[in-house]
Amino acid sequence: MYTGSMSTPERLIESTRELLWERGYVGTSPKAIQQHAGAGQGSMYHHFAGKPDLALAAIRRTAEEMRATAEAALGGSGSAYARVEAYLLRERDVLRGCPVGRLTMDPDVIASDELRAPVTETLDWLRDRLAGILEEGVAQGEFTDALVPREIASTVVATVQGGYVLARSSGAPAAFDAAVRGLLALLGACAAPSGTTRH
Amino acid sequence: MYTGSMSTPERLIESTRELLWERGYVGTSPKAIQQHAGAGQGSMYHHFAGKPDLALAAIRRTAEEMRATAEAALGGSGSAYARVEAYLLRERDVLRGCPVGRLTMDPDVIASDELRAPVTETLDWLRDRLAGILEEGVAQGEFTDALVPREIASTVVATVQGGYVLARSSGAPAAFDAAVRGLLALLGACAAPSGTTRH
DNA sequence: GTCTATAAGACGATAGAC
DNA sequence: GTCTATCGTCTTATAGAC
Repeated sequence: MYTGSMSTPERLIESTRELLWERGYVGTSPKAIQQHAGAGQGSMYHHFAGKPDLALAAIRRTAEEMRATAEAALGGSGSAYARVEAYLLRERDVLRGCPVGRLTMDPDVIASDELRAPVTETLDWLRDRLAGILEEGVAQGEFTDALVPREIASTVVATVQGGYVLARSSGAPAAFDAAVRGLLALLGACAAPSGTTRH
Repeated sequence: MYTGSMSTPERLIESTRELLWERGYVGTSPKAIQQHAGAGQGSMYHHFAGKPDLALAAIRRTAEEMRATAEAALGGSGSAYARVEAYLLRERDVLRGCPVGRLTMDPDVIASDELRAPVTETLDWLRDRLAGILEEGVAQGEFTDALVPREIASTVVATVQGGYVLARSSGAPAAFDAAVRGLLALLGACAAPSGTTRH
């Protein structure tokens, strides 16, 4: 599957990332990884201690990538609403689900402190990042101060994660979009009463 | 594990339900089911055609149960907001996740039209049920008619499903509660401007 | 670094005795 | 209806040659 110029460890990590995304940890075997990476067994066990070790490298990279992608949308210069909107409406491979969030449904990942850590850190970071932005929005009078930024941030992250569930259940990205539109409508209605800010 | 008065098929189905909830379809083996049910292999294959057949029976029952539980909260007699609130705040085994929603992350379930059908039907039913309630709320002036009931309903279901993800990621139910409180705050702020309805 | 060989056990199912 | 035996394959490695 990978025949390019990547090194063997690199191909193994990238293959693991894809298989973890598609089939989860329990559903991904070392053999499948090796075949996807075009590497032999000896090769894999030379570079990595085993399945958990390789998975950890893959999960860490996926988590890092997700933070970077989110930051690209959240770090803009518009209003708080605009930045949250940019995050919610950014392009997504909706039917594949969230490569980080889906790991929370993997019993072996949740059971391992090491494997779970990157997942926890990433979702915590995302919620905190959103909370900070929403707090700015409240401070600048963009939203009513009846809003608790940290709670709304949790709602935003949850809606995205749950949107993936709805999309995969129905087999169509539209279900994700509907949930996001609903959330944006609710957020829009929370503009401070005296708000002069235009979304 | 089950030594009570249940029949063998019954014990097999209940065991499958629990294991499916905990480990998903891919992570649940016939052997594990048999041991949990206290039944031999021959016994299992006598009553069910195989793993998919048994899983289908288990998933159907779980889906049915989830609809009944949701209806118990949604079918109340209060305002639309109160009924949605009752649904959101109902007791949940948060850290175990949603026994129906989690199946959407199972590649083998999604790949099978038969196994996926109960999942799709249940989440669709839930969204439609919520949409109907929200529509009543809008019609009675409880919510501003800027709300699109079907979209808000999607947001509600997504927040719950995503709330499970956040809770399992952090290892604590509090993350679920935060997302729900955020959503209720947003919904509360959407009371129609002329609204006399008290939540 | 990569390969093949080997291993002990799990997986999903079938066969046939009781 | 339930049991044990067996099957071919996959899983997650380890060993050792090249």
